[in-house]
Amino acid sequence: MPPSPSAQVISHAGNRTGRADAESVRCLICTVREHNLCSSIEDQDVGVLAQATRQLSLPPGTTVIEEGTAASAFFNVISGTVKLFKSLPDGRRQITGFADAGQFVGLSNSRTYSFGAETVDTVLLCRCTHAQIENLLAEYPRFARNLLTAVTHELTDAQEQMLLLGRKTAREKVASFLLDRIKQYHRTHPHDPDAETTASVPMTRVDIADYLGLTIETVSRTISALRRDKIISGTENHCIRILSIPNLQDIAYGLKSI
Amino acid sequence: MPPSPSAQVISHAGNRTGRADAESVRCLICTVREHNLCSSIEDQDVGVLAQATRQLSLPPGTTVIEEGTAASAFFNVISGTVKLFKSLPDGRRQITGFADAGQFVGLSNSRTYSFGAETVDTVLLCRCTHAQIENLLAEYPRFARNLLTAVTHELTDAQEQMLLLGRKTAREKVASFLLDRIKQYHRTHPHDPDAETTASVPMTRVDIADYLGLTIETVSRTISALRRDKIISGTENHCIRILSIPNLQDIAYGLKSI
DNA sequence: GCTTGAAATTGATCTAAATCAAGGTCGGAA
DNA sequence: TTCCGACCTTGATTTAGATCAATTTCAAGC
Repeated sequence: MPPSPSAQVISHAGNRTGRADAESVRCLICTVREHNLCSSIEDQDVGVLAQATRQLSLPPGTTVIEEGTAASAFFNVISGTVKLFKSLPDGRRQITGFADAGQFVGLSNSRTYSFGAETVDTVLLCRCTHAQIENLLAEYPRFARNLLTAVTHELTDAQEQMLLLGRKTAREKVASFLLDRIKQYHRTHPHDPDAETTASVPMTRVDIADYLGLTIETVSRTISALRRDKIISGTENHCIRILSIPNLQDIAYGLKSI
Repeated sequence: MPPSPSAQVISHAGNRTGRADAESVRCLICTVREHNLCSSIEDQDVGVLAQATRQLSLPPGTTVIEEGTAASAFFNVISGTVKLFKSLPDGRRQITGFADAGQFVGLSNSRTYSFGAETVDTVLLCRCTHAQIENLLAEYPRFARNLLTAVTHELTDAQEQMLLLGRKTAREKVASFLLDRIKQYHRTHPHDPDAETTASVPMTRVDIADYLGLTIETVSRTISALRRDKIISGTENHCIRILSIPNLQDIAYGLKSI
């Protein structure tokens, strides 16, 4: 028997007459609500969400979070891709992940963000303050439970990426990256008949290199080699077609040396 | 106003006469309770914890979790060190972290563990089934909140390790590792006057190499070089003395080329 | 259609770390 | 005490990927 949402939050949603209802629609028609944390909150309480969040549209290359600044907000990605990264004083950079539609960005333990975040393409975000997240956590046990599941999933992905960074060859790294991008395309375009063989790669070679722990030259050469080997084709429009997924999988897990 | 613990769980604790009290003492006198997730549960409810967990002592090199097997348990490390790792089909291995006293092991989203875990030295563990964790999560909002904080912290560490694996040189990797081990020693030996300059390294060179994405030869050579440069001394007893923490920090963050 | 600058590709060369190859050290068992 | 095996260290050589250095492609603006 979970506690019912506090009167405080509900009345807060009702305070601004008219506003709450108009805003609620935004959440009710949200294209990613079913696939992200917001699904923890029932339709009837969606006004709370709409009140707690603000939508913003950002052009490519916009800083969402500056590394080391005060941690105050949390973001849900509605559409587009955001890159998360950490840097060394001399400018070397490691991209720790890409957040696509339905994923979140900005959870932090310490008072400052230990990472940066920047848009890759045009991105629609839902912004929420940490204080509001704390309210949702306290009032909706399902929200807390789903956030825990989501963070645990991120941790699992991070462990897989550590295996990639520490132990895979350049060819294995690129193959693994393409498989991830196919999975992502499939998630965001479930009805596309080509979803099985399409990888969306909106990021530049610099970003891919910083994600895989390589240089842009090595990424470029490796993609060229995969094309030469007839495992992939066409890189136009930031879209790569996969000719043989089994081959790509074998390469990604070190089962094939060619 | 958090919900009070359910009668079900409390009565369960009281069911086995005598047992609950004797077991409760184990949790009340636990050396790490104040520093781990169990601190989420008040003294008066500690019987629930004692009933939910079983202690076990394991010799060095024991498998705690086998990669790919059914995920059913969760462990708190009471003393000693556990290594977590992922492997490739051909045997290449990446250690994704070391869990020392006060840390936990075994959270999983999927039905199987996506990683393995093995003791480094003699380890005392507290075992708890996932079902029991779910009970604690549902009944104690503070437990859920603290677990979220702990997993978020793990994620932050994982991101730092990705920066290390993808972008640091061998010398920077080893320096970063030693700094982490100093921090760990300080946490577990707060009253040792030498805690500031001592790093406990119970793991072998193979484990260090698999953690840093290097080979054992490179780890060995790099540690020798740091000793030659008078930045560290003495490797006897799996214990390394740091002669200059500022130098080590400069190396770890790429501020010093020597 | 042209200009321009950023992004990507390709080639030549270099180097940090891997690999190959001995020895050395140390703690426990006989 | 010495024997053994696991672990560690050090040296010589190789190599995957980095670095350096040109082109080439491509999309945006005129």
